[in-house]
Amino acid sequence: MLYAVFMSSVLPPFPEPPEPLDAPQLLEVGTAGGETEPCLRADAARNRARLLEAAARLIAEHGVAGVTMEAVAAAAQVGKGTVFRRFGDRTGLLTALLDHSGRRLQADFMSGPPPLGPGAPPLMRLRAFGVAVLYRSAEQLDLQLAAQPEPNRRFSHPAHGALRTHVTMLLRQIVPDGDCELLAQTLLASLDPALIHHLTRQRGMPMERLEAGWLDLVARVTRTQA
Amino acid sequence: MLYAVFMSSVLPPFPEPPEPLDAPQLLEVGTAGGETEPCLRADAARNRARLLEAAARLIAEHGVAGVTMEAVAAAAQVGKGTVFRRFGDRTGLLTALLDHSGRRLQADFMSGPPPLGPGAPPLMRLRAFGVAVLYRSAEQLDLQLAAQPEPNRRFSHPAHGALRTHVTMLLRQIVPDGDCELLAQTLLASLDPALIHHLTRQRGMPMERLEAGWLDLVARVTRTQA
DNA sequence: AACCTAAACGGACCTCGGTCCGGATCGTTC
DNA sequence: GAACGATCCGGACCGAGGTCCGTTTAGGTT
Repeated sequence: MLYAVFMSSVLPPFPEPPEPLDAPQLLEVGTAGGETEPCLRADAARNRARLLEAAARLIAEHGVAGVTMEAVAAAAQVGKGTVFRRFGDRTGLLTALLDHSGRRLQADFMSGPPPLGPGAPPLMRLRAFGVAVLYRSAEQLDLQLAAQPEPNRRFSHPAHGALRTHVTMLLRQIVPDGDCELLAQTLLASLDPALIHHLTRQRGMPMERLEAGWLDLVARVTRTQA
Repeated sequence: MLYAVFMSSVLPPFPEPPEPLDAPQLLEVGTAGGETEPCLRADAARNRARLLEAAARLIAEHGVAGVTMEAVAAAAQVGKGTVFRRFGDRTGLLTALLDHSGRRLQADFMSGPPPLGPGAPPLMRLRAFGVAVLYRSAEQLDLQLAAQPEPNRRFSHPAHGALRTHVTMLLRQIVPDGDCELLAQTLLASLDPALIHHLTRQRGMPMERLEAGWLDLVARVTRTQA
């Protein structure tokens, strides 16, 4: 499959893990002139796009394992240092590839239509949220797995933070008493791509079972009925 | 701290991840002569012990990060190839260091005294189990984190399998209806060392809160009272 | 005791992620 | 349009994990 991601890639993605280098990107984007959106130098932006495109192509051709930093650099006709300057490390690059769907998911549950977005009762939103995450992860499993940073940073990643905040917020509306932060972490842990991978590919559970499992789990945790 | 681990290390540990090489270890141990316990050649066993000892020393001196395969080999006055032959990879070595406490925990909940071991009601055992795992992980957090294999193998590891089986078994007694396998995975996920690390060290939650969180989670999942 | 084979050993070698810094570029300023 | 400084680029370089294969040795056999 082709991760049609790099199209939106001229604009910087997520906060994107602590830009590794000394604070670059200080110019303003010209079109509107008002936003404080950090912007890259023209050549940098061009290279960024080319790198993402190259990475996506490599994935399509050789799988995630084929995405070597040097290979990506070569495919984009760019120096290796440039890749690291732009994305920090391999995880950063892979994460940038996931950025598109990540942002869409985030937009969906923050301001999209019910049952995912606001408007539906919290419990329903929570149910829908898990299912959405589940299927999104299932689609891009390999990439999700490969993009997983070393254990330390896994949870501090901004994307994870957004999900956590959202789930916590929903939980607070459903079970005002109770340690919602902790419960949120637990719920999210049960949607961990690595776990999904294990359950589906190694233990052969069908997605329907995982989905049912999520609904059941939510019911139990919120002490509502299944 | 010193991981007093390598004392029992002349005997092979856990099933230990798929011994990487072509099936070695075919001799029988001399004392009893009856068991099918795989046994290493004398020199191999000696080197194994020396490697574990060296690794433990390195950890004590320079932290987990100081445990380089080459450093361990050098400290044990052994070739690098030997380290890999014996432990497969870095993860294998680190896992072997955890083996001692892992086995003890396993023995505790499989045949130890209540409330962890058999004899206590399942619900109580489950509660105790989580608390035990929690504190064990907290003690050896660094090592646990470093020993975490790439996402794929995390759940297929035999040690994890043992825990999973146990929790599943307890759950079946408590909530006979319900997808106990899935619930078990979820419960275990909430005890993941990486998560504990994040909650305690990065978000500053005290262990008491995690402990309370576990008890609450168990109560909710089993639909019993807190 | 000599012999023989499976197993273990060692360290050169490869790959890949990540760092560094001299030199090229962009975009601004005057 | 020329000068200038911040930013970026490139690729040599490093360290660590992991592989390979020729050599050595344990330990059973005759």
